[in-house]
Amino acid sequence: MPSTADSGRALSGDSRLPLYQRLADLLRVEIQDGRWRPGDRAPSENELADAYEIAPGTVRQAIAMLVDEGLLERFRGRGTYVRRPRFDHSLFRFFRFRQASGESLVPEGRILRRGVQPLPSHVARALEVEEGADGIAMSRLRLLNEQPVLAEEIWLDASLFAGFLDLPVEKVGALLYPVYEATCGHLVVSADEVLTAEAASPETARLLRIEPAQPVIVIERVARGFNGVPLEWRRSRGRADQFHYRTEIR
Amino acid sequence: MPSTADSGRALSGDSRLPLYQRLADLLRVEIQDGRWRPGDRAPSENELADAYEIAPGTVRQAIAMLVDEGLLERFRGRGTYVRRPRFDHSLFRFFRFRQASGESLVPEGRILRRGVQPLPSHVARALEVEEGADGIAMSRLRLLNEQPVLAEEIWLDASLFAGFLDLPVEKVGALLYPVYEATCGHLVVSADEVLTAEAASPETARLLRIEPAQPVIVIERVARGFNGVPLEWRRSRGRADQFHYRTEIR
DNA sequence: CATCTCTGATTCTATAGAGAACTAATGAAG
DNA sequence: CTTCATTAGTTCTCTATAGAATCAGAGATG
Repeated sequence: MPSTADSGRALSGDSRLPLYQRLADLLRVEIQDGRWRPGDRAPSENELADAYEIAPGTVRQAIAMLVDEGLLERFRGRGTYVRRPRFDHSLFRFFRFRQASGESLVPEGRILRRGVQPLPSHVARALEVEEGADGIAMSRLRLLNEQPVLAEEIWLDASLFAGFLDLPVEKVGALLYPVYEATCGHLVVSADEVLTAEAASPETARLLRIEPAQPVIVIERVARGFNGVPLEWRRSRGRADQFHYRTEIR
Repeated sequence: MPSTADSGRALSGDSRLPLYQRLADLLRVEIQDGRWRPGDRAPSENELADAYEIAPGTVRQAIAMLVDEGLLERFRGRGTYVRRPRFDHSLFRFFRFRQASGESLVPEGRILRRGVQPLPSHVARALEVEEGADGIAMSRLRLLNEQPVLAEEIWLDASLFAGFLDLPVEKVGALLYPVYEATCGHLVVSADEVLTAEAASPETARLLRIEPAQPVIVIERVARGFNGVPLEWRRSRGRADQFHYRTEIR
């Protein structure tokens, strides 16, 4: 749990910046460096106001910034908490598989292959490790009602995820990130994704049970932990005819 | 220009809601019904505070809501203005055509065909007019350095856009929405888009100068005016290998 | 055991006001 | 004509305070 801040500590940082900015910067570092962990309760507005000797309204403004950055969550009457990101909804915000609509199902995950190999150079770059370092490679199929919906290629830095190899693949459930946390203590807190499309390779077509050269959606993701450290590189491919992404402009 | 609000008018609406909510609702209606038009300057914070007899801080909170809804824009020292949406950047946030990177060019638009026909039923539904009504159909090619990058199919409600037919197609420039405003007074203020991918039809392949059955990205857009009235339906197709969409999660 | 009531903690709403920072326009000085 | 200083108007920052609304838990009541 985050400790109450020192009493009377002056806010550091560039004094040309407004107070609420400097406070937000300070709290953001607490979260991103993992001293305040997801689920933890933050000090109350009044505690922070007293600790840093600023008005409660100014504290509120700082916290508001972090709330709409998605780092904190406020509950009236209960307190302010460090937000725990939920990734099972992120990717599947995009993919709406044409099943009985409405329900947001999490597809089953089936690991087809897992082993240690040198990281391909583009993955090494994304994970910010030196070329040729060992990685854990996985091939994973995700299914909904026995129908394959996504074919995934996943790479981990072997030096960070040693414990993960001890877990038999049959024990791994539908979601990987909770497993990473349980076996290796690495918590995924953010991710970058890039979406493209391509024609299915024979291999991909076989896995997804479609004709080769049919269009597939490709999503490349780098999942990151505290401080933005890259933890996992992943490329997911799904049938384009089951994909649509809706957006609203201004 | 928006007139200064009546002096001393009490805020209507559900009195269980907070004041700043009710003020925001009221101002939002002004904008969405077109009484405050894009580019107009809104009354100053103090004017609003005086007019509705609430504290300036409360007015600020209401305006803040509308600002991050994208309806208003604040300029310190200058005032608060109704935001004018910029669509030339929206679609091309997605497509990063592999030209000399960096610059955000607006592709040239070339209208290949324009005529009056009954609206297809799915378009009529999207535009919220009765089946069988007349529409203006356009086929349009967008090019960058003489290379075709997007093939567009565009439909308008003929009863709303009569004046648009008088303008010769050669006079229409790279952007359509300013032309709509100039010829018919319809201002596009928001849009919904749905992104999918498919295999190129022979027709699309010919226009984009790619092989048939190569993957293409498809973006369907409904552009709307004040009050959410649908104005234009558009389907744009571009080569998938020149497309990527980047997003960040939490 | 279940239900209600109270209490303390917390966020939320709203007010009032002072000064800082910035902008655009005006007028003076060169 | 150009440049600089002034001024009025505007948003932004920050303080201080009071009460409302909500929540979790403790305790009383049935």
